[in-house]
Amino acid sequence: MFCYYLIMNEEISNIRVRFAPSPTGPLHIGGVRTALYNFLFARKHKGTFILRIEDTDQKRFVPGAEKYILDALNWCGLTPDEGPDMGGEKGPYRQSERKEIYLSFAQQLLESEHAYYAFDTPEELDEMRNKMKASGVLSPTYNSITRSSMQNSLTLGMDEARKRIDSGDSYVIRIKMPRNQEIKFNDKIRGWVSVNTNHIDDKVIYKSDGMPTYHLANVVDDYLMEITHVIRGEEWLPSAPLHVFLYQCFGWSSKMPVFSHLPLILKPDGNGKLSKRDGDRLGFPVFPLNWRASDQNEIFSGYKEQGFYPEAFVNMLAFLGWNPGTEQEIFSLSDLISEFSLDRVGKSGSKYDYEKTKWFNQQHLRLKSDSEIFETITELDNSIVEKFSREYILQVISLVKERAIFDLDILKEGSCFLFNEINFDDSAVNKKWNPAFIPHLKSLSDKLFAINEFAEKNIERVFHDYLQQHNLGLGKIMPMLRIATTGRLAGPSMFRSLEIMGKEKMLNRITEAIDTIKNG
RNA sequence: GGUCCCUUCGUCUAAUGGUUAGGACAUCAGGUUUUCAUCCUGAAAAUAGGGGUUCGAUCCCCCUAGGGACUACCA
Repeated sequence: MFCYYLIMNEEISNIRVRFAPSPTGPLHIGGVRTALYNFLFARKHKGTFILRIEDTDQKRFVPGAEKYILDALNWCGLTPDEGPDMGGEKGPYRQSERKEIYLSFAQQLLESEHAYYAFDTPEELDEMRNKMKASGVLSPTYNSITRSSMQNSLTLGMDEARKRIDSGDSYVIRIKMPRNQEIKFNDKIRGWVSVNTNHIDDKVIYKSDGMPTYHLANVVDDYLMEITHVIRGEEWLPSAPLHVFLYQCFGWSSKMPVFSHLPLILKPDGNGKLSKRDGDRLGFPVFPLNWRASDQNEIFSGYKEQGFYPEAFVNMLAFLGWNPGTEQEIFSLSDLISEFSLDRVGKSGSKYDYEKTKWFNQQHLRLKSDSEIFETITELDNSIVEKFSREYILQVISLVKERAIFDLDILKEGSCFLFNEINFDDSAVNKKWNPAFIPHLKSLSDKLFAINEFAEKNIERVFHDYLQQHNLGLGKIMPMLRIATTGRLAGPSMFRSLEIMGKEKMLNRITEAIDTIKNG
């Protein structure tokens, strides 16, 4: 009985998903969302979340990109179960380290006549395409028609092809797409998708540099790594039929993963896929973490450095294309895990909304306790703990919390409490500082200073009594009191502010304000 | 151009044949507040168009329009 219970409890499903970025640059929010959905799906079903680095294109390799990917994933809390750094049974997890594997699979396709050698140079390919365009073909491709007039093992014969290979000619291996065949697959998000092979070209699956292309590597690795569900961006939808065909060629149809093609994240203005440059153009980050390209000084800003909480960032991302079907919008990562379902992922692209992202951060900030915020703001500025007690800082946090979207706002909004020097805001002074009322401000401050128990309620009472006695309007003296004690015209409750700051500081600041503003 | 995918308020979306088409962000108005912010209340705001199927279509089918992705020895 005990054993049975244990087994039930530790049972893990065999669901395996992978996030497969290529290290050609920093991961942008679309990529992070893909990783998130994979992660959520894996966790929800007690499956395995795998990171696989698709670095088959050596020309586009960017140093630091892989580390960035892992750092970004970790910051979001999306740590892979298997991957290049954490290992796993189905490794290695970098395609460049799996190089030898692919050739034998390409050869398998050659032997079954699903693929062939091709010797056409890039120049010859260009020429072919140009010629065809000139003769009215709108989208020339290397396909079942054109391959018969190109240099390949189909036209040359296998013996001749081998000779050329042996003599050192460079070659690629292309898939031999059959004529007029429907390829269908059932996408979890889109339903049945069907394409005729006449519209698919003879894609290169093995490059002349000895590396596979994405298509081959991806299918082979998904098979070898026993991936059960492929969750990726919609940009892969057009090549999915090729991948399905590859499974068929290998005889792996029964092991074919379930495909889910995610809708794209679109630019907030106009249309099109959100891209690298949109962020700085429109004033928001498109990357999770700051990224500096090694060859240039340009820095692309990241959500982390802008002060976003990873949980808010992840919450926002989850809602770009998915919703729980209830009216709840604020979710922690573990809430998302229990609620997530591919069935509730939409089909259409979503425009990114930075305002709503900030709102998510504000909501998550409010969920945090004052002492959690204490931890983060003292990380931001350690000097405050040297100057003030924890108790005092906690009071300031609770006072200004509702005014903040980011942790940094707490520091800004609370600056008059947390830093000894205050700056008098010029426009506030110009607007409301009336020297004629300085005598009143002075005697009011004496009255306030004389309060025994310097607490909000008492301060308020004394303040109002003073106004009444001298027949003064609130609008005359209150703004001056606020400017003198906080430097600004806007802020949280005046009386509570004074209580927290204490009567000594209040008096000093009023005196100082009267001096400096008069003289300034 | 071709292939494939998509189409509900400005934006993210709910409602899978019967709802006054719901919520959130943003916007606007009122209230609370010394102020700004918060908060509360309210307003404005959508089924792309046209045909079917049906007693009844946001929902199913077709066409049109619009948008997007892909169209490399890139992923």
